[in-house]
Amino acid sequence: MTEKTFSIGELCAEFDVTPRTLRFYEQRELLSPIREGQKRIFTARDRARLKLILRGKRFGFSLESIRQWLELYDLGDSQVTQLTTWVEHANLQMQTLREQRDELEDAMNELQDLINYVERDLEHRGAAEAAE
Amino acid sequence: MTEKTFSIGELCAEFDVTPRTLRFYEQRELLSPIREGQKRIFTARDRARLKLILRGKRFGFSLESIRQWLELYDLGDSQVTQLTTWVEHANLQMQTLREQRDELEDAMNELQDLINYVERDLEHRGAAEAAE
DNA sequence: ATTATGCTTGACGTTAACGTCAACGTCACC
DNA sequence: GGTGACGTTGACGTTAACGTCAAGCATAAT
Repeated sequence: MTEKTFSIGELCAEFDVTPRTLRFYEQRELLSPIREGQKRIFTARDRARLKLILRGKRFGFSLESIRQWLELYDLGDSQVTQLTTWVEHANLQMQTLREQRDELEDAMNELQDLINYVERDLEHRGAAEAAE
Repeated sequence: MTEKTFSIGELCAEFDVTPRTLRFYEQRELLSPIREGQKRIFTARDRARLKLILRGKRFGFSLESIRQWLELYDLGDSQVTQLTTWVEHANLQMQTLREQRDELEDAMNELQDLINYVERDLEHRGAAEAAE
């Protein structure tokens, strides 16, 4: 099963980023494309990682912290000890995500309360207008 | 009811930011402290906005986009028309937050699946060890 | 053979969000 | 009346995350 690969241009088109960006991610060791001659060949793994990178960015994470939790996604044929510490790291990351989600929901609740308040106010004004 | 006010140092201490940061936020019109002589006096409103700013930053929003959705939080004695467009903007913001939360939950689910998989693997290995 | 297309490596520029430093004001306190 | 503590305004420095050339290679089409 020869895995599907991608040129830099293909990935750029698919994810709407520039070549400069992918080369930058490579330099920062977030991606590791193979070389064919001097051209970069991106594997399915690179593609999967790129997805994670871009999502991480949308969460407001730095490239460096993204790089670290990318490591979680390629555990090789590890020993039990390593897998155990892996689980610990993964749980820490889960906690980070959980906190951010909770904060988001707090923000959503506050804003929704405000919206509800204003909408009730609008209804009230509407009623007052209708009574004139 | 004389509202509580804060010096720049007080706010810095409370939220663990530097004076430079607060002056920068003022310049970008995220905060608008009063002047007493040449000193800045921050009001309760400034403090509340600072909270929102820092939370927005943790979500990965830019100062500029934070500035815009801060406007949602001080609706004065507006007309009905303005309140109506306010509600529209607020709902857009809600949608943005919702999307980010959903993406976060996707990420959490993926990672949790991975964790579960590894933990089952660990259990299995444990069982194999015990059988030796 | 040359034109176009896609890719490469430098190297320097840019933007956001501050940090850092210098020079100064001002008030309280010893 | 000096000496801190706290505040001020510039002005320049810094870091992350790219953007933007410039110059060149490789291959495919005209």
